[in-house]
Amino acid sequence: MSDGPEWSIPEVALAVDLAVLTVHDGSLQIMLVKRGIPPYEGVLALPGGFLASTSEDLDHAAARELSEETGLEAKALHLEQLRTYGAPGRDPRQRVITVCYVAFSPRLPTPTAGGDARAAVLVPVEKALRPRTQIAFDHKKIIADAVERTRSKLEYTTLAAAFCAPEFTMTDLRDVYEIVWGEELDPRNFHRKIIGVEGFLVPTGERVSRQPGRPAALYRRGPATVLHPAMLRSRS
Amino acid sequence: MSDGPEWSIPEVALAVDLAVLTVHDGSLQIMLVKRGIPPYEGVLALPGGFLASTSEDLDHAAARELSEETGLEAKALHLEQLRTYGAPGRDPRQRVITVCYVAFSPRLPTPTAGGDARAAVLVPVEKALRPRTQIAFDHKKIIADAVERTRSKLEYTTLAAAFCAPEFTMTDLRDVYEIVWGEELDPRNFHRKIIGVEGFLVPTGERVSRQPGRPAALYRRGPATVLHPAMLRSRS
DNA sequence: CCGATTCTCGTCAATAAGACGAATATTCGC
DNA sequence: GCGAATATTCGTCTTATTGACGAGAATCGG
Repeated sequence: MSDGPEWSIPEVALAVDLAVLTVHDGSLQIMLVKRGIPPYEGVLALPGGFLASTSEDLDHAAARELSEETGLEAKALHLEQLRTYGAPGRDPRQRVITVCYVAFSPRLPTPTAGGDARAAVLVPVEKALRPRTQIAFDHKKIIADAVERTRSKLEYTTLAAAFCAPEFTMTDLRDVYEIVWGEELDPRNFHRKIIGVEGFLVPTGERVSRQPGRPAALYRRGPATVLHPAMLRSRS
Repeated sequence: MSDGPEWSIPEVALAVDLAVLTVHDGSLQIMLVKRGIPPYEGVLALPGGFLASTSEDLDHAAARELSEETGLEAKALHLEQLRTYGAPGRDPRQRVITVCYVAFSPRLPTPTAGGDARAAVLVPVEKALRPRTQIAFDHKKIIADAVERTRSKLEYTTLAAAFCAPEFTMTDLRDVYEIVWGEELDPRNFHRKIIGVEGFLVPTGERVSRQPGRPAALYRRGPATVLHPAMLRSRS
């Protein structure tokens, strides 16, 4: 941090945007809101907003926007910073720098809660990223970055469990991998691999049978956060 | 990005800071500058500074500060965003949000170039991170994050070559891994592994002998950017 | 020329991944 | 109920990758 004379420091508007991802209906989906005012009125955008005051903490602003715009609670969700986007002209009104966060959620409850949440919708990322789909500002690029971060984190962390309900089966977990990666995994090898990672899953001792077929054991998230060794996507 | 009324948007000062890392004298070192004015006058800090104008691009500001404060050229160096730090109170003067970048450099030429570069020094990160060492603002935390990012990127990218001169030997490359990870690697297994990664190294056909012992083949960086499969640190 | 040094190639065992057979335990259709 | 279908879980075999290390090749210093 250098020593520019303070009277000349340019100030900019600072926003936080949220990429809230969930696995639903067989696809990775992202929460978007339909904008109510120009610019991009009526166009889908990431939920987010400006700092509430000059003294608001970034993480706090992200948690606040999450709750205001989607009705979700940040405590339950694990927000992490993605990166900061600040190209001049990305907002036609004025210079806006936006610090983006990603969050990973199990089945999102239908967003009914207060604030702007009325306009929140879940959109499959595959659809959001299509060239024909209109997304406000540079948010399509942000979505792409968030998705790539997610795919990559599945490889070397236990993030996948964050997409599952508190208790889940091995197949629930495998579904997350298959859907996020868009790649089929052998159920038997997957089972062996995951069981072998100490601290990833804690068996509850119970079983459920939700489909025809042998009932599956239920697990909870364990304390592990990294996968060792990593579970790599097939290189192609 | 939401739709707050524009007359109420708080504006903040935006800075970019740089974590320029290099491998030198058997340790991972970071470029720091001694601050010339309060706060933290005389204390070591990351090079960086405020946006030059409301319309300056973030990446441009990082490249400009790099050249101004250290005399290095951004073109040659590969700057990448680390993350953004914005806790209220991190700068005692006013609210400052800083977007941090990391850069990786082969042997840094002694910083003699213009601007504030006179005060630039290389400090081993091990020393910079010691509890007793005074570092301005929250820059010690930023340094720690930059180091961890670097260690981690060695695992699954070809980043290590960025710390080497344009032509380097297998041992030069192994030294980078050993120094950054603080861990010894078997030269024979390392050689086999690296040679097996297609596109990592391109042999020049030449050899050098800089020590007693069999002369080593010289390589240049190849087109590969990811390591497949990854080279994992020993879990411990 | 000789020993020390370092780079490179090669071997062998241990570990992990990929492909798949098969037993188990349920639901579904009849 | 009863067999067919389906999903979970355990186990086996083959192949690739890692870790540990032996040994030859090619230099330097004396």
